Order: sequence, then C-alpha cells, then structure tokens
Amino acid sequence: MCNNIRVRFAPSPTGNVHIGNIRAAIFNWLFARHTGGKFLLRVEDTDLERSTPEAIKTLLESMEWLKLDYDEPVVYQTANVNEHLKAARKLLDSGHAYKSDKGGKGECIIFKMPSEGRLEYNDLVKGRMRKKAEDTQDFVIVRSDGSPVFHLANVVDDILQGITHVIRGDDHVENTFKHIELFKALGAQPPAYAHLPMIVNNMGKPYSKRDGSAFVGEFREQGYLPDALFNFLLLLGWAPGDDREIMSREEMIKAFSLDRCKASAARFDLKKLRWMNGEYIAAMPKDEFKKEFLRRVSDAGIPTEPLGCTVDDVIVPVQPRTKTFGDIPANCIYFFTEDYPFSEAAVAKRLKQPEAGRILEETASRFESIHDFTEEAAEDVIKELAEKYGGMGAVVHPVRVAVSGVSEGPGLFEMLRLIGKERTIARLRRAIPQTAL
RNA sequence: GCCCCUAUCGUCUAACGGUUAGGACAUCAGGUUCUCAUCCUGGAAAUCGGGGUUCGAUUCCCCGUGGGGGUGCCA
Repeated sequence: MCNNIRVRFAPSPTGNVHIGNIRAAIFNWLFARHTGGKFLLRVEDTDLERSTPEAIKTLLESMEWLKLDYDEPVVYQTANVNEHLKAARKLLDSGHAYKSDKGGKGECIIFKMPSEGRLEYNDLVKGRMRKKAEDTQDFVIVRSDGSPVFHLANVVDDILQGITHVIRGDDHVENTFKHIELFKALGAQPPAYAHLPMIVNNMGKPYSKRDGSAFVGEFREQGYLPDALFNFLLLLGWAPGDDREIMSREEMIKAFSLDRCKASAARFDLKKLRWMNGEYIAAMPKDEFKKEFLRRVSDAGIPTEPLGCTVDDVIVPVQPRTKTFGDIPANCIYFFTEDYPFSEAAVAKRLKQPEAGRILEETASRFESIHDFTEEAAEDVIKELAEKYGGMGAVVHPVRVAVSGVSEGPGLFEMLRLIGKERTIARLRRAIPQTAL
C-alpha cells in the first residue's frame, strides 16, 4: 500500500487560469488519487511582474472551486532561487555547463547537451520518444542578469519535491529531452513523463481567449458548475473505455489511467459543455440550486422575493430547464418584477396578430370570474377560448408573451398560478396596446 | 529550413488485426406537451491519400498531405 508517487501542478500565476492548464491539474490530481500518491502545488512565481498576490489568490480559488486539493503546503518557486543557482554552479563545476556571452548581453550559463548518440524516453501518453543528439542544442540555464531560466528551476524544484511523474502539456515535449539531461547531470533520477494533448479551437489552433471563454473564472461567472467543467475537461483527451460520460469523482478516480489518454489535440465544444452543465444542474439538490439561483437574481439587481409565490415555487419549473446559472435572470425576471422586458421577436410573432388584443382582453375578463385561480381553472378558460380562436396555440402564445415577455418557459398554467390571478389579469390588459398592428 | 508529435461521423470519443466501425453532443424527421427544456422513436453522418506487411487492416510499416509543438537568455 505504500507507494511514493508524487505529482505536481506547476502553474505560473498570471491572474487567470487557462482551461488547458487546469486540465493538466485535473489529470495530475486524478492520477495521484487513483494511485494513492501525492498531488502537490508549486507556484512558479519567478516572473515578478505578473506574479501578484491577487494572481496567486485567483489561482488558489480556481483550485478550490474545482475541489483540486493538494497534499502538502504550496511551494513557491521564488523561495528556491538559491537552490537553482547552487545547481547551476554544480553543473559548471562538473563540466556540464559553461559560461558564454554569445548574444552580447553579458555572461550567461549554458547547459551542454550531448553531441552524439540518441536521446530517448518513454512517454506515458505518446509512447517511445526519440531524438538524435545532433538535433539538440545547448541552452541557457542562468541568464546574464543572474536569474535562473525555467528549465533549470523546473528540474531543480522537481528534484527538491521528489516528483516521480511529470504530467503536463504537449508543448513541453521538446523540453523533456533537455530536462532529462539536466536530471542526469544533477545526479538525479528523471521522473516518468506524460504529455497531454492541447485543447484547440475549431481552427485547430491552441484555444485562447479569442475563441471564447478560456479561463476557469469565466466559466464560473457564467454559471457553470465546477463538477460539470471538471467532467467535461476530463473527457477532452481521455475516455473510460466504456460508454460512460457523466461520472462521479469517485468513478473518475477509479477509472483514470494515463495510458487511456489520447495523444492528439481536442477541440473545445461549448455546446456539449452546456448540455453537460444542464445535466449537473438538474441533478443538484434543491437547496443548493436555490442558493445559487438567489445569488444570480440578486446580482442582477432583481428583487429576490417573487411577486405572487415563493422562491421554492419558482425553482420547481426552472431548475430542470437551466443550462447555466448565467441564464437565470433573463429567464425568470417576470416572476420577480412587473418591469420585465419584452422580447421583440416574441411580440412580433405572438402579439402583433389580428385577434391577439381580443384574446388577451377576453382571457383577462374570464379570469376575473375565477374564484380559486388554480392551474385547472386557468386551463379550462384557455381551452374554452382555444375552441373559439382555432386551437390552444392561438391563445396560449399571446397570453404567455403578455405575462412573461418571452415565448418560452414553464408550462403556462403553472406560470399563471405562480404569477397570481390579479397580476395576470393586469399584465394581460397592460399588454393589449402592444398588439396594435 | 530543420527536429519531434499527430490524424475515426460537424465535435468529443470507443473499437489494443476479423464488429453491420459503437456511444455522446450537435443536427434532421416523427411522437408526447400550450412554448421551451425534458422524454420516446427513427434518420443522416467517419476510419486523410497512396503504397506495402498479412488469409484479413481503423489498427502494424513506409511515403505524402493536413494540423500542432519546438528551434541558445518566454514558460
């Protein structure tokens, strides 16, 4: 039961966490949880300009939001600079590195790559990787200003943290040959490597902010659930092998393995994410949904008390229809205020009709005589009118638009009941001017 | 230019030499419903091209082509 598998997520805090990046974290986390190893977080904060406290806070929040817990205190790379430089001196002393002023910027330290033979390693995702030594080049490990370069810092930190498996993005494949040589030159055992394919846009280019939401925080803002995003990202480049798609964290942990990761890039499909998010929302406990629902309504500046019913009443028909929480204010505003907007398209299609005005007035006046405004009572009225005006649609549609401003939503009779008799009647009459052709 | 990787429906993917090439999202048609969402039924939809190896290739090899990554002071 005792293994010493140790993996890490090593982002540089830039203020935003890219989905490609967080996916690497997800795969690392799953690998650690599956194997019973340790998942560590290392913040590569050596870029002092971008690594602000706020950026680090954003990173940690994203991790927490996705429930990516780590097993040891966060390591900050800046704390290890002396170790990096010590390693550089060691490499200088052992003849693995040399000083040079090639670019004329001053003296830097360059690591010497093998000049002959073949470099190879076994990538847990991509398989056997090989490269002729003559196709590699020496590279800078300490800049002329004395600061360690990524390659050095990364490798030294991995040694310091005892990392056994490096699971990271595809863009590091070439670096791996360099890193392995560094490990060896420093007298350390290189870790195993697994390179995850990139997430690309529909042009096949790396997915960026230009392609839509690219950062964890944006999805959170738009009302995606962390579990849905997690699940969706996992399925980009990995599949359990059977037909399961929506899986619990436990199932994922149990099923995860690196050798089932794909080696080719995956396109980001927002439609599928939306669908999956809707599935997760539908499965949410009522009180959890209610909490987030109220937060969204409140943030939109809408009163949080429905006009004619309770929040719980509203939630019943709304939850199963919600794809993202960001859609909620626009979809439910008419339950909370008389100042609800009318969709132009809906008005044009349903209210600007020859008989619409008469239908609304007639519906209103018939509703007036209902004592107990139940769904059944409302339905009876509408059905009667439907016979007169040529079908349910002819009556239902204008009434729906009049009382809600939009052409879709909960069942009409349920909606009317929630809005209430007097308010419904008032809304119907108030909408009549809009039926003028 | 050179080096490395990669290639199954529109998209995400399954099929680790033998399947009518499966599932999901999206899409289309029909059913249910007052709309939307859900739900049910059905349809269309793929192995990049060319050579090999093999009794047999989506699967293995080679060559193209497309895409991605890298290429001495970004990470």
